[in-house]
Amino acid sequence: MRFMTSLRFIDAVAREKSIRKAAEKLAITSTALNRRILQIEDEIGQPLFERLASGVRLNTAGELFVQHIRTQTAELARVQSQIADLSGIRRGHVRIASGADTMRYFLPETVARYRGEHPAVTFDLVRQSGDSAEQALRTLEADLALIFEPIKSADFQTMATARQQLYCMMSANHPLAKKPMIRLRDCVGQPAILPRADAGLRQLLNVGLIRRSVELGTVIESNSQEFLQNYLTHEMVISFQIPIAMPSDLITAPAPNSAIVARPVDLADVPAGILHIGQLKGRVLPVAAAKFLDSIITELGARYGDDIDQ
Amino acid sequence: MRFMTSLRFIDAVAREKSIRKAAEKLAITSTALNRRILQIEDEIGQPLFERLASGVRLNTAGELFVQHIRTQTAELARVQSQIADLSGIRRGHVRIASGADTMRYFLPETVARYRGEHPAVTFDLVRQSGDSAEQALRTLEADLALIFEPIKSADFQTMATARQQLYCMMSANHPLAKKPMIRLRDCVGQPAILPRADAGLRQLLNVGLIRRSVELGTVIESNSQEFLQNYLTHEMVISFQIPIAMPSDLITAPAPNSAIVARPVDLADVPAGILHIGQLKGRVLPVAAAKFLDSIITELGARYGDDIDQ
DNA sequence: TAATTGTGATGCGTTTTTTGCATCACATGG
DNA sequence: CCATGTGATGCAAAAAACGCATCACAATTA
Repeated sequence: MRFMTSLRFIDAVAREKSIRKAAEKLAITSTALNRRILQIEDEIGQPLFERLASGVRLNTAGELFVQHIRTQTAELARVQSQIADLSGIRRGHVRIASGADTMRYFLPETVARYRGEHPAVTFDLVRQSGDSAEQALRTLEADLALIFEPIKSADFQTMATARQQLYCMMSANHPLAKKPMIRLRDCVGQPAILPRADAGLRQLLNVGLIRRSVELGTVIESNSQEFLQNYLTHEMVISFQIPIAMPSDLITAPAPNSAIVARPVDLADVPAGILHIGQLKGRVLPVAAAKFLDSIITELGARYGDDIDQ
Repeated sequence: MRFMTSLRFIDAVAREKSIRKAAEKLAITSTALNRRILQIEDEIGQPLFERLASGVRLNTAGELFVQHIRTQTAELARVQSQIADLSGIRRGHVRIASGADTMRYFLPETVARYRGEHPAVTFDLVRQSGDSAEQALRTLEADLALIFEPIKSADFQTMATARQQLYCMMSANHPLAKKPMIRLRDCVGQPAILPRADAGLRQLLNVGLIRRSVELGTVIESNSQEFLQNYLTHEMVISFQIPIAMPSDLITAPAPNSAIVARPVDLADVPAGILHIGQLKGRVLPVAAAKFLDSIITELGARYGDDIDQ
């Protein structure tokens, strides 16, 4: 969209806080970019940026204007998506911000199914913490966010939730693997590998540990889900996970000789956590994103049935 | 705003339903305008206009896009107004659609007072019927509308109302002028001059006339308020009016030798009509317009006190 | 304190885009 | 069947945007 160029440029400068850096990202010279900004400021009648020695920073007017740019950009995308939908084949682009939990199996499967029906829809999947996922909704960099506990912003509009019971993961020959249900007191002093403190799962677990006065022998912290899961086969340690981050059949139909097993943690010790699927409050999503949200809800319903709320 | 040019052009073509006509209004050649439209259509990926022998017409995609353009334009105006407000002096432009009733005394006085405080705010005052005033809100050609009965559109958001009792107007030496309060039966067969059927006042009066089975001797219909009022001094006829369309002191402090007098019509015969002040539902008004709305409400409160609702 | 580095602004020639004229192709109404 | 109006298009001129080189200024570094 040609007419959005200047606005896009201003947004980029606001994000980079530097004309030269933004120019590089936009693949133009800083001169050209600088001129566009001066021109817009001239048309507005007052500056949008403060000029510092280290770059630029939005002033109050700039904050207002950039907010306007972002909502208009999102609105334009929505209208384009709506127009494209008129021609029968759905087109569009869906941008999702999510924690790692859903990136392993759930989103790949759900996105693949959706793209099977609508190949002209493209996706951006950005893995980030809950806080920054909420932030991405707010700056309109993302259409949808999937966040596992907790929701902090009042701007987050929950469109669906799924209760997720905590599971204890371990090697199949770990002593605890014999129990069908894990109590936290079983885990006292057990060597454990855990996600880092910013993960919702960790916070959920901490509440239970404190309540039951249980301390784990935390040997490793990592924000890599792959590491946490694959390490279980190398050392006799326990880890924790929620169902949506496990292979679909690990709980329902575990392979008889699976190297790793999952055992539910008693809900009396750790209550089920909530996976929130939502968007920016008050926003009207593009067709493609709105329909993909439907797909997510359908998929969650098929998997977790009664544990879903809309 | 340079970056709005193409969008403004498309809006103009949509309104004129002709590229050449729109080009003339925009003071460019039809070729240049045609090219801009082709370019936007190319970027959108599909046409926005149907080409007819007699000009162009929006197709479905075009309707969607033009709606977007209009809301975007209004939003931009709002943001600009907000930014201008930062610098202390209020700037902006307020566009009002209203019937003739308020154009006589109320709006001139209210606008003048507001401009006395904020000289940098400019105004558009378009006199039009209630229906087209609502339409003007919908196409975002107007920020505020003042409509005296009835409101038809669900998109109209009433921000304030003022009850307006019907008054009978006549020459000071008219027989009915002796009565302090007029009953409709007093008017049977009286020669009367009335506003045309599309005016809210006329509809209000008609209801009372039918209810009381009274027929007036309607000698003149006109949509010119000036005519209706000035004619009273030339022939012994009655007319009807609401307070807001009269000089401020005609009721409260009539000049002893005034040529024209106003007498209230009994509320049992004709209930008070409602003057609605409102905007397009869901819209966020520019600062200047929002504050002027406050002025209107304040002014109505000062004049009609308890008859105001917000 | 002086040199260096990084920032946004600006003059000027070049490139790209936009515009206007002339004209075409087509549909409609007399 | 012609006259009139419509939007589309080739081409040259005008306007706008761009990139290079450079300036002025501030912060950091030696």
